[in-house]
Amino acid sequence: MIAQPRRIAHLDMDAFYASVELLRYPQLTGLPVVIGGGRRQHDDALAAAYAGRLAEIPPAAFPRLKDYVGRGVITTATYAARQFGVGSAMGLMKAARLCPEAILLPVDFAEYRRYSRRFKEVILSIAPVMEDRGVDEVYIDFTQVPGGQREGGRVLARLIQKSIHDATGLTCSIGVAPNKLIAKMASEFDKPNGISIVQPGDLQARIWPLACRKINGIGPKTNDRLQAHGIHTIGDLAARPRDWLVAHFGKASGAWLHDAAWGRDERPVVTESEPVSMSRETTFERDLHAVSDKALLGEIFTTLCQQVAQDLAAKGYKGRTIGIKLRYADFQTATRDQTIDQPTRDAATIRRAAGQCLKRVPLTKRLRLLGVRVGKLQPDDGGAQAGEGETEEPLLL
DNA sequence: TCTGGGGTCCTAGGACCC
DNA sequence: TCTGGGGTCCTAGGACCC
Repeated sequence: MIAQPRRIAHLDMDAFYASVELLRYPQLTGLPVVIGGGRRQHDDALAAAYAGRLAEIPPAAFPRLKDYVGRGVITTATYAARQFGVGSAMGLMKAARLCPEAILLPVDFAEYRRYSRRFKEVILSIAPVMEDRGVDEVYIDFTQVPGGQREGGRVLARLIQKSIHDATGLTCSIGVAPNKLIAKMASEFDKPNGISIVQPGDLQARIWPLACRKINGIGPKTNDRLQAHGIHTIGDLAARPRDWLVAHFGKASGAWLHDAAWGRDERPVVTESEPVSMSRETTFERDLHAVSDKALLGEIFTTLCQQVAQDLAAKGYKGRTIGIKLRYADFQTATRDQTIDQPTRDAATIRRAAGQCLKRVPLTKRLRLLGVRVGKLQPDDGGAQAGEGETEEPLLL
């Protein structure tokens, strides 16, 4: 049997959250819509008034971005909204100035997760080697799939695209390439609803002209450092000797940058993985102070511990490292953690350890966020947890 | 007008052990 | 009295991603 060349696909759902919302509210198709922020009274009132007839809500009745007050960011914007310059991770208040009339819908993760499961089931029924990369993205190994090599993967990509659309009404974009790194870039070449095939020989013509930032793993910081050296495109990066990159970016990072620029990536498509940590965090509606808002902070803290405990129980894990995260009003972040002897998933035990962590961090500045994390996870056998059932400790805050 | 929430991985120093 | 290397675990921060 002849070894097949590796063919890896990256599939990215198009404007996923927004597209799922448009299935519920088809009357908003073509309008600027952004998804972000939490559910508010207005949203609930509207949904209640039109229960079971969501598609009949007149577009004019939807809340607008300009009416939003509070903290939050855009998670997704429809293509019509992107025309106004608004996009993912932008603050809602800033977006409101760019496109005040855009419709603002609250994030409904439960619904997106349902669609996520559905499109992934479709993929798995066609190509079984799939790596989950979040709600709206996967890598798929086409190499051994019957027909996976035809037209460089285009035939199989088309089949998957059509099958997902038939099952969900949603569109996606797919890139197929010799490895994950290039496939990830390729899936962006023809968005939305596109397919891009990249062959090994296409590196110079199709990859090198791209900005370094397009490489998955090069973020704003590394990009700035590269720019400072006059490296703007992936071609610029490829032109630097490996030794030079190692000298300026360190042994591991330098070598990785060089490999990435030359399109080298041997990472396998990983079908299963164990979680490393679970956490819950919340940004307050207003900045809180450890002294004057002590009671409120204590309540929030306890709730976060309970939520993490619930998450651990639901997924069947326990963990040994308990940590907190806080973000001050000036956006500075501090973390503290503590490793305990016995792994736990018990809310009171988590609360106690996290409370100890809180004592080790300065609490003079106002806070905007508090988080609780449990790490060093291991599968939970289901037995009783350390501390479980004991009476709750008095609030430490 | 500031900037969500849930993650992973890497680095680097110190403790501690052999 | 001076001086070794590993190796592993823990902790804090930071970069990055979806």
